[in-house]
Amino acid sequence: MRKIDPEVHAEKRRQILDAASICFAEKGFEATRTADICQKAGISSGKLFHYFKSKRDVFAAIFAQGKSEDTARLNEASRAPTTVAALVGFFEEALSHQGNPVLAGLLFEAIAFARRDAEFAQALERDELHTRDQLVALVETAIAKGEVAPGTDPLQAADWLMGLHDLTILRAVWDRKQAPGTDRSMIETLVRSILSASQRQPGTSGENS
Amino acid sequence: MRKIDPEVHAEKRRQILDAASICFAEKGFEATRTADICQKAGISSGKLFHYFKSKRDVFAAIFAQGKSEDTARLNEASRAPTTVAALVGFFEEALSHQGNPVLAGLLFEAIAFARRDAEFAQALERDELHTRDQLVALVETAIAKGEVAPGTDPLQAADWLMGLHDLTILRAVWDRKQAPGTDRSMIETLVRSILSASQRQPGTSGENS
DNA sequence: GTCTATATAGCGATAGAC
DNA sequence: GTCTATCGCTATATAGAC
Repeated sequence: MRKIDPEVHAEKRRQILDAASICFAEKGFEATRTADICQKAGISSGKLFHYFKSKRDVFAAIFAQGKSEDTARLNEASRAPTTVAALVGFFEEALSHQGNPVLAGLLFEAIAFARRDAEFAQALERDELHTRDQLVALVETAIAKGEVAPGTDPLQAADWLMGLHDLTILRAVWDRKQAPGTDRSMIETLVRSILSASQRQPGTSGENS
Repeated sequence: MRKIDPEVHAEKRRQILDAASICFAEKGFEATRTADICQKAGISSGKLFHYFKSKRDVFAAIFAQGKSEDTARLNEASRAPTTVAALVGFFEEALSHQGNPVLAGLLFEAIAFARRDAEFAQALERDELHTRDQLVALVETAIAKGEVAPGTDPLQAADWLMGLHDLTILRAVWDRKQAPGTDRSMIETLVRSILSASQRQPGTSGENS
């Protein structure tokens, strides 16, 4: 005989967010109508605006539910015996996300939305910087272990590794033409190339902020 | 005493498209108001709809004005003495586009729009396939010249090279964190890595489609 | 707490004067 | 050919019944 079960409330919220995720991933923020979300969630308009104060609020809530699994996976990698191999594994994992159109679509639309909403952009960037810092730490570990050359610039390596990560996931959004068979070995080659090419160069500006 | 100068007409069209390009690149298709375009172009609403039948029409016209300069640049590359070096040069050129927010933004919004408009998506894909075919031909030339290994799969290499190209331009859209000093050498390393890693593998499925 | 009905506002596109 | 005024529509968000 409880008054308002907080679990029921959270569950309902999640249910709405799941429906909204699919809509936003497919059609983007502005093209998605709140009516679309309500229909997919099987609720009425009034209910949606009871749980969320605006459409923007729904969108933001999808991404606010915390740290992505990337964080956990990269933490695992930091404890692996061979750091570089664990790093390669992390990127190969990203390949499997390619098959998930909702996840890839959401990531794309998040970037699109961030271009128009400064507050959201800031939150997104905070997450990205966190991931980058984890990568920097991993590269430093690999250097300490002697797995990669001592002159490697961890920041530059991390930047390009993040680029590779984005590319791997996002290409699924606008292009399905990748040969799936040989991708894993290509990913491994590229990860290792980025690591070995990120040399701190004495003449050039290896350090900038 | 000419009736309607076709050049004046074309010039006016271009003027509208230039203004529209900036708006679309900044805010995307749906968030851009026709009023925004009119204001930026210094015209009235009636005029816009005299030259274009709809907002979608304006957007499509921006990209319909033909083959990108990429086509011409890749054609040049096919006549260069060292094919691989020319290829590297093509990708280094893409780095300079990074500084052009309108170009990068337009490319991003084109992809976003293509996700919702099948006809536009088809046109965009046609252009992409053309670029990819050019890259395939270049890789084949390089193989014939003995610049890259004979067992290289031109299609796989071209796919990943296009990915690198997209990444180079699009990262400017959501991320400004790349270390500019050492990018050129990184690009070269990655181009060469992709070429050498695209080996037709006997066991795995090197050919699909 | 939930749903139905609707207020409000802003957009794309047009009609018609000049 | 161009501009002004405005129509018709659709979408978000709310108010009030149950």
